[in-house]
Amino acid sequence: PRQKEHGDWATNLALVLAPKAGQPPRHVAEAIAGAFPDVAAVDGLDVAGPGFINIRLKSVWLHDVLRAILRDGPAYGLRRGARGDRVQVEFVSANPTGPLHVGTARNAALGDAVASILEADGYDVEREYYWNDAGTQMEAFAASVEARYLEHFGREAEIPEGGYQGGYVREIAEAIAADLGDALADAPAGERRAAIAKQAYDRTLEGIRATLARFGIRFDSFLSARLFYETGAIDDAVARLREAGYVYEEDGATWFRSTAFGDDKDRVLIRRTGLPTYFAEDCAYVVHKAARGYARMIYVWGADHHGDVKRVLGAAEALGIDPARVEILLYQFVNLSSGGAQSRMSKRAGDVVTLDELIDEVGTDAARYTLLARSSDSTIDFDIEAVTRQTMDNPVFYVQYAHARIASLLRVAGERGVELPGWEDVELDVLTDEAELDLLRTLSELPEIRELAAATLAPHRLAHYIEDVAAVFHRFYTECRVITEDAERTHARLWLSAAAKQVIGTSLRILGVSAPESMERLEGDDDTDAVVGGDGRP
RNA sequence: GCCCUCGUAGCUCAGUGGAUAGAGCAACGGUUUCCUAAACCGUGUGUCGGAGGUUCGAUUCCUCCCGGGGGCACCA
Repeated sequence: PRQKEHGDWATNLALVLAPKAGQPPRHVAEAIAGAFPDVAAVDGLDVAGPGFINIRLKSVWLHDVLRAILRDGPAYGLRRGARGDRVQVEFVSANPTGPLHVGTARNAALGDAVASILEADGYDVEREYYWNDAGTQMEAFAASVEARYLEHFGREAEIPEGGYQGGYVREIAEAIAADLGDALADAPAGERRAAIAKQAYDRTLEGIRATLARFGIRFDSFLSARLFYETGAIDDAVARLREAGYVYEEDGATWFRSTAFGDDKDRVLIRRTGLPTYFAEDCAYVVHKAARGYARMIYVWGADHHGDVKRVLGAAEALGIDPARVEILLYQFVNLSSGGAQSRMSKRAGDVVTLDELIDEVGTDAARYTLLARSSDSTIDFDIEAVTRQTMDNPVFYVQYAHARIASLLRVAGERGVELPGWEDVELDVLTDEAELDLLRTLSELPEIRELAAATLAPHRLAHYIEDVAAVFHRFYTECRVITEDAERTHARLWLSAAAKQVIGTSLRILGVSAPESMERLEGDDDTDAVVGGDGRP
């Protein structure tokens, strides 16, 4: 027999007796006793099908689970202390050439949730944003803003080939014009470009930081790519690769032999022009990360970067860094449409749906939850209008409502003067209804879910799990009246509810979604103006 | 052409070497003297894209094919 994958808190064990399926129940029971000598107490046992047996463990196990949740609170299910390793999660890292858009929203939500899950798993996590502010894209951006600035003052100017056409470029230019006037319009070209580049850069950074704050994301560090140029780190990295024997010169450029690591072709490190490529920055960056001593270095990349994986892992190995320390989490794109019309997500092309606009439409909670509720391997394909229209159908509200409902329940108990003994002293044997046991069983799955989510860097596991918890709680709430004349039962059910609140609340916070203490009732049938209480977000 | 990823209910998506493959939305019906009805209960549909293979057992692993998305720069 094999035990289905379950942790110590397992309450339903499914046994598979494959080779000899037709054994009589008595024989099966003996087999179980032999296989699980530690499991002395078995509430029920039935033969579910050929070779399959369900065992229900004594509810006393479930009571231990409840007590563990109440004792450990948010930490329940964590491997505290077992893993003190430092982990860096590098995410967002969008070029400061415009506002964050919906594609980077997925990166932001995913990276932050993964970081939180690992924190919850006992790691020492640092969140980093890499500003790629040294490349040709920045120059093109500056040139574009400059052109709009000149246009504003009636000068002849055109956005260069490959420049940025988005409306926000004009907004930035207008803002610069409003603050500085036309002083730069007649300045020498080089001076003007430098001044405008700095202005445009600073304003974009400020905007991105503001958007991230609105989205509930805080980074521990922002690292500028300029650092690598100023310290010679890129040259050092190339030199180390050369020493290792993976560098050669061809066609006037300097190449990394990434084919030695399974890449399709070798990659240029230093261009014919003498300028390093972005990949060379990557090499310097991975050295920088490794030198800071992270046990795990996690990159969060969009699917368009999947082709870069082998070269970066190869470079790490060539640089003497164990590639097992480097993990690259890829996520598929978010395809946006609005009323059926596709929206493009290229900053250069313009026509962008920004993260700020998304937050305006659906709010941070719904946006983050929606972006996290699906596997990162799966393309998210939604119509903005539909998401807005279905806001009240979003599972995030279902889960938040369960949390608010429990909070309300506990408040009412307090108002009615219910005197609650400590959870250690509560008589839990009164929890015997199927709805109560269901809730206990579901709550007991938390450690397993967290472990799985952490091991696979998959926040959506947690999202689906708390939908289950919410559903089971709602059923329990409907079927079992909590506050009654029966003091013993009231106490047990209140503590059970408190545990459910703990599990939901902690999980929501890991996902970066607020866990409201109250949600206002909906007025009438209008589904467009609902108000979420607690954090007061519309 | 090569590489990555997805294809599961009308729609949006979970699941994954084991049991009768699940949830939300959408449809229809029911539930509130009572702790928040944003809730609960009931009614159902699946060639798990297709074909082979491995296995006692495949939706899950392998191969091929078809279809969607993304890559294959001296861009980032």
